[in-house]
Amino acid sequence: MADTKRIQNNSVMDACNVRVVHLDKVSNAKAKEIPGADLERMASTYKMLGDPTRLKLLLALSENEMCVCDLAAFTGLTESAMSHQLRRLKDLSIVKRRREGQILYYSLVDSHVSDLLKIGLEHVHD
Amino acid sequence: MADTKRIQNNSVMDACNVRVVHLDKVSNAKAKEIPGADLERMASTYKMLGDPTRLKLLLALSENEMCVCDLAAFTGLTESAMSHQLRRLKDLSIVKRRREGQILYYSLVDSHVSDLLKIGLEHVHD
DNA sequence: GTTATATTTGAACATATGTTCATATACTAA
DNA sequence: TTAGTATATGAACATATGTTCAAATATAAC
Repeated sequence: MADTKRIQNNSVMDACNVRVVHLDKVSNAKAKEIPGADLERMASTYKMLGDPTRLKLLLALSENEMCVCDLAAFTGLTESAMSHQLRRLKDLSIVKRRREGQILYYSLVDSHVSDLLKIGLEHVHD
Repeated sequence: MADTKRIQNNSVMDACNVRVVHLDKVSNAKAKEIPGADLERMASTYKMLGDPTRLKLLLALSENEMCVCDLAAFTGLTESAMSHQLRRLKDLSIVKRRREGQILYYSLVDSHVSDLLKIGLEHVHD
């Protein structure tokens, strides 16, 4: 605990002027801290579920694979806007696609997102 | 299926110019559709997990209740910024607080968010 | 009362986000 | 090849978001 200065009661002020009341709790949190890259990855997945329109399309995909124009019709988005969203989801490996002629069918890559959706649905009416 | 016009193969163009390739899939999705308000509520919860800093603070709270200034120290946010975030989380009933003297201790309201975090952590290294 | 600590609040600001529009590409059928 | 359908892409735009800063409030100690 070098470079710390007690200021009152339990409060401590460290070398870079960060106020800390419970050094034990902060240290404990730091010890269990997740690597920054993992944190970013996790956050970006949650973020994809954090938009009502995208949530709606993902809920639909958790039931059935669907093509761009059906997803657009279902959500009320333009096909262009839907395509943009699907690209982001594909870039994050949340969604995959298969081609059948002119039509691209999108579906969820794995159970990750459906698991998250399931928990969300269980708690909607809390 | 009134007000629809076949244009080629299976494609259909309805009265308000929405292109639909698989009416069955769209209808099925519509049938299982979630009320708009529920969708918004679900999305706003996920959205709270969708920011790296907020995710970090929520992961910390899932281990231990913590006060504003400790959370600020842990995440690297200013105490003001942390307070703003905690207010949003409180407004969404994700977080609650108890006072002990001058200090406010924040903690998760229920298992909803910890369940979501657990699933997220299980899939980080996919 | 005054002073110090812990937290909150509102306005301002820069950046991120979701959508639109116009255009490009990919595939199919004639 | 030409025309039609399905999807993708990039730039532009308005709105949302997260942070900062200055100032306010709440509790405690003196």
